[in-house]
Amino acid sequence: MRISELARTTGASARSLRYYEQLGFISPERRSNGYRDYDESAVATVRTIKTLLDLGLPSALIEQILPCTRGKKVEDQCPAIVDQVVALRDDMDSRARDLLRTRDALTESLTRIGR
DNA sequence: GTTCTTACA
DNA sequence: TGTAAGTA
Repeated sequence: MRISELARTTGASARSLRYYEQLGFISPERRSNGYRDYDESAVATVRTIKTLLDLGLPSALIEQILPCTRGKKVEDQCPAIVDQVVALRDDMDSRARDLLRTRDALTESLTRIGR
């Protein structure tokens, strides 16, 4: 299928689809006229990409996860992925604490000037 | 008319 | 990411 159709069925813009290709997430064939030609599997792949991106996973990690999404459980095919997700979660925790600390310091300062 | 690449906001 | 420009 052409890019507009894949865009319609996945909800991703044609712009994003080309970007995903740049990142190496998808590799569509090319028609004689130069148009990209996506196979049915691209639909599922793009949906996975969108989901992972929404979850905030870095593209570098998504790149490693995609090849493991063929079967059912990613953790069965690529155990190493789990460790990276745990690391990501812990990092999020760390950043959240820092943000909270900064927010409290800000509130403290603001309180002193009556705001 | 649709898509492509490149580039700018 | 969206959009504009100039093509094929």
